[in-house]
Amino acid sequence: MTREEVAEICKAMSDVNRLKIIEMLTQGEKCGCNLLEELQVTQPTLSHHMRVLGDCGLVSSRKDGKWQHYSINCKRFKEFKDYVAEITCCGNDSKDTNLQGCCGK
Amino acid sequence: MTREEVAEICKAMSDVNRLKIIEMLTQGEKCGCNLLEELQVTQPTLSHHMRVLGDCGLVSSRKDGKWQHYSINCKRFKEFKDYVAEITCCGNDSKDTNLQGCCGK
DNA sequence: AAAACATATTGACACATATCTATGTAAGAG
DNA sequence: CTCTTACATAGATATGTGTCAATATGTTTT
Repeated sequence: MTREEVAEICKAMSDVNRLKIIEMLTQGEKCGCNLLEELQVTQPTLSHHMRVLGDCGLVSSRKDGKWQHYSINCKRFKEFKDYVAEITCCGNDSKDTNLQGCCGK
Repeated sequence: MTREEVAEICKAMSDVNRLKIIEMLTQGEKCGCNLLEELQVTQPTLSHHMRVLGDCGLVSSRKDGKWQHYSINCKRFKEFKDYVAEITCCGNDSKDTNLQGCCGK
């Protein structure tokens, strides 16, 4: 995963409503109308957010009649997690308390 | 960590230059002038980026004479990782190939 | 066919942001 | 004290973004 892709994913995750959507999809596939019930936005705004989440690859969609079902793309998400996991402070030898829970120190 | 804080961190990580800075800090503490050498931006622009990274808590700084030393705040970063780690597709029972590397399936 | 429902698209607007130039501040070197 | 170096701040500008109202598209129901 390139740095540009990571940046795009982070941008998609930088909105509170989209984070809420991602959290809801953690519980399983949901259609737009289900998501809309839980968010204080209009339908076009939700549609915009789903496009952003889809464009960066975090969310997949499946059409079923008039419903659009959304789910987390776990493979893509794992690639993102792998990038994040490599960010540590292990090269840092400062003496403060930043190191808790990191690098085995 | 609140959803708002996660969104703020993601926004900070949604810029390619800032991601590059974070990657550099993974190798250890660095001063602004070191970072400036590796980026194609002016000094005020770097200063702006360091402020964004500091405001969301991802990066700590330490002043030493005329130098400002930056390092990753590992404690804060771990909180972010913990949030990201909880996002899965485990509640998803779709039959596609999204599940690779996730949920032990 | 007509009505109702789920979703997408368009256009507008207020606000945020990445970047630069110019300038200020603070610390060390001569 | 003056000059240089490292960094921050202010102001300007172009571009991006979250939101909504209005409208369009496609699907199911009546």
